[in-house]
This record gives sequence, structure tokens and C-alpha cells, in this order.
Amino acid sequence: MSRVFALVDCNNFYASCEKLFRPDLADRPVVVLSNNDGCVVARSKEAKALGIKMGVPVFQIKELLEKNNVVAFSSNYALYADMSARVMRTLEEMAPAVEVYSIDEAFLDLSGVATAINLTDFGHQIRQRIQQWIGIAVCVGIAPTKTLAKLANHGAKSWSKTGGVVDLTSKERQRKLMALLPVNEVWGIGGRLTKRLEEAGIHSVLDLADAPTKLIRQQFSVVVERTVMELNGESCIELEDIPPTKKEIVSSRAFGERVTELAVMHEAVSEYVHRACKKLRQERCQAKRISVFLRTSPFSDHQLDPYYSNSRSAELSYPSDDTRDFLHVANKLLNAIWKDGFRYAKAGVMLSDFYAHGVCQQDLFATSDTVRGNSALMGLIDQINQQMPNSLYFASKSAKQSWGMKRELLSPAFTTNWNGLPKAR
DNA sequence: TCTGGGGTCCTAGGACCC
DNA sequence: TCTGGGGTCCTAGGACCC
Repeated sequence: MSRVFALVDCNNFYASCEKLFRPDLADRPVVVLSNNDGCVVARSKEAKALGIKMGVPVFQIKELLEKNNVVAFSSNYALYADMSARVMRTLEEMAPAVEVYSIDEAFLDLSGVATAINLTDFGHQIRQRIQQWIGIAVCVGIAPTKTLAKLANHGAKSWSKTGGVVDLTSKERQRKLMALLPVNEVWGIGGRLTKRLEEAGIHSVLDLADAPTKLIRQQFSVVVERTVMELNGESCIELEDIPPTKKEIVSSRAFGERVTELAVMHEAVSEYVHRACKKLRQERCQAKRISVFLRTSPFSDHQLDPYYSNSRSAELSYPSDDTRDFLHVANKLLNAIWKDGFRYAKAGVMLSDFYAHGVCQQDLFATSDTVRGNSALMGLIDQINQQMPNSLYFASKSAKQSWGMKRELLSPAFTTNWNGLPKAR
């Protein structure tokens, strides 16, 4: 049976979520900012029309924002995650298999559906239902491979006359669209590869599709070779409807203010250890390796503000999910890489080398307590913090955080907190 | 003055072993 | 004087994604 994938992608997702609860902003340009209100991470269509680019630092476009009355929001992940869950639930009701690919995108497996219903019609049904039930606009791309479905979605987004749905099951339509698009629009082809491909005379997506796979494998990699096969309608990347277990967990933040003192850095790193370990327990995993990293700003003038970046990792003698085990090691790692005299902009912690509970080979001298960790205690702490956020923490983490992030333009938690419920007037 | 956060996969090269 | 070769495992770094 030939495969059919759909990619459903929400339009301007974060900006759409903000607008949904602020009907007064319907036609206004809206942007959503990254943590620390640092750069633009989402733009409404009015903001895109002003030429505001994805990822630009806010301070560079301050005047443009003011002149055009652009409304800016700090990112409100609680809101976006909740809206995302509603969209995904709706998709799961409509399609036999769904892979949640990111907060605003999902792949659907429509392989069985194609015989029963016209695919373009089905795409429009999806759009209508999500618009009506949740209030978010989506576009739908349909094709025999995930890479082509991505491209079809890009087409649906770019040309309004498609009505937001592009079915690319026919070879002719595939080639027609590929001839129109530059190679950097392909899923998996980023900036570096685009440059190298162009040097090799490959400019359009069609150029890439028609390139000999042997040559591509030689000069680039198996990854690019797979992409070429997918562009030719040969499905190599399967739908992952069951999320694979994580292989690493990262917790890191850029600081609201530069950090120059070791004691303050210890506070921050402790906080990241807490967060990472909490995620680890939610994954029902144990980890053996932890690494700590820090860096100054890569953007500043290094004559005035010298650059320094370092990381170091270590292994516990047994896998654990107990915050205290990792705090102890993280403190030592931080001391080893810390250097006085720098203005640190960011730090973080990474957990890796995961084991399911009880799987790891125990060493001969492990006592039952070290092996068990103290998961009952950690579970209790997670539970209490769930009900009363941040009410319990270890002494290494301070309650007052001068290095914490800036979120000055935050919208209310409209859907996840009673105090944030929108008021009808 | 001010530039996000969290992931995955692949590959090259070093360490180690026989 | 002359100092191997091949396999595996691990890690760091580079590339990509949203």
C-alpha cells in the first residue's frame, strides 16, 4: 500500500494563541519574545508584513516596533502548551495515527484514509474543525513522504489561493512545486548545507531531487541521501506515534543580569539541577552522567568583555534520579570550570546516560540505600511542589533570584489558572 | 545595555584491545 | 636499521529541527 502522510502546522502559533484571548488585537501586529524578552520567536501575519524577521534581537528593532504600534508579549508557555494539547487531541480524534512533532505541528498517517475520502477534502475538514473548536488556523500538507508533506505544507502557507491545503500525491504536482522552491526550504537542509549544495550547482528543490544519490552520499551524508530519496517519493522516515524515550535532559537559561560571582552561579546551577532532575523523574528514568556548562556572551565585543566557555561532565557510581546526588557532583563540576573575572551570560546542566529503574549493574559494595536512591522522598517533594509551586526546595537554592529571567510582558494564564480566566465584558 | 531553550542524529578521531 | 593492522567503543563537535 502506498503511504500518505499529512503535516498539520498551526499558523503563527504563539502569536495566534495570544490573539485568541485578545480580540481587540485582531488586526494588530503581534510578536512573542523569547525568554528574557530577548528576541522575536513568533510573529502574527501583520508583524511579518512589517518585515520583522524570526529571531531578531528586540533591541535592534525597538523603533520599528514603536512606530508601528506592535504589541509584544513575553512567551507564555503554559498557555501555548495547553492550546497545543487541545489541537493535538482534536487531530487524534480525526486520524488513525498522529505523531506530535513539535508544539505546533503534527504528522498524520493517512495511508488507509486515501481510499475512503478525497484527501484535499479531508485536509479542509481538519482545518475547519480546529478553527471552529479551538480558534487556531492551521495549514495542511499531504504527500507520500514526510519530507514532501513538509514541503506541501510550506506551499499551503505561502499561497493563499490553496485555501491552506496542498495535496502533493501526484508526481507532476511534486515536481512543479519543487521547481519553484529554493533548496533551503527542504526539511533537513539548513544554512550550512544550503551553501555547500549551491556551490555544487544545486539551487532549487528539484535540483536536489534529481541529484544522483550515490554522489550525494559521497559528498554530503546519509542524512542528505535519505532526504533526496524522500523527495522522490520513497518514504524513509517513519511516523513515530509513540514518542521515543529521551536520551538526555537539558536545563539551561540565559541570565536576566550577567553573573560575576561564584556563589550566585552556584544558586543558578542548583536551580537547573532541580529542574532537570524533576524532568528525569517525570520521564521515569534514572541517569548516570551529568555535565555542567557556562559561557559569557558570544555577541559582545570580546576586547571589552572577554569570551569564555567551558563544560565538564562526571559520572555517578550508580544511576539515580535523586536531586541530591546530582547537586553534589554539579557543585564540584562548577568549581572546576569557574574562572573569576568574566561576565557570565548563560549556564546549564545536562543529564545523560539513562537507565530504566533497577536495570543498571550494581557494584559489589553498593548498599541497598544507595541503590534505591531515595525516590520516595523525591516523589513526595514533587507532589507538594505540584500543589504549591516552589514551596519546598533544598538550601542551596535561594528564594530570591537576581539572575532569574525577565518576563515583563507576560499575558495571563488564560486557560490553566483560575486567576487568569478571561473576563467577558 | 540589551541576542532563547531543548532536543536528535551522524561522523571523525582517539583510546583501547588483540 | 627496521616498530602492524584491524576492530570496537566512546566522546566531542557539527549539523539539523522547532
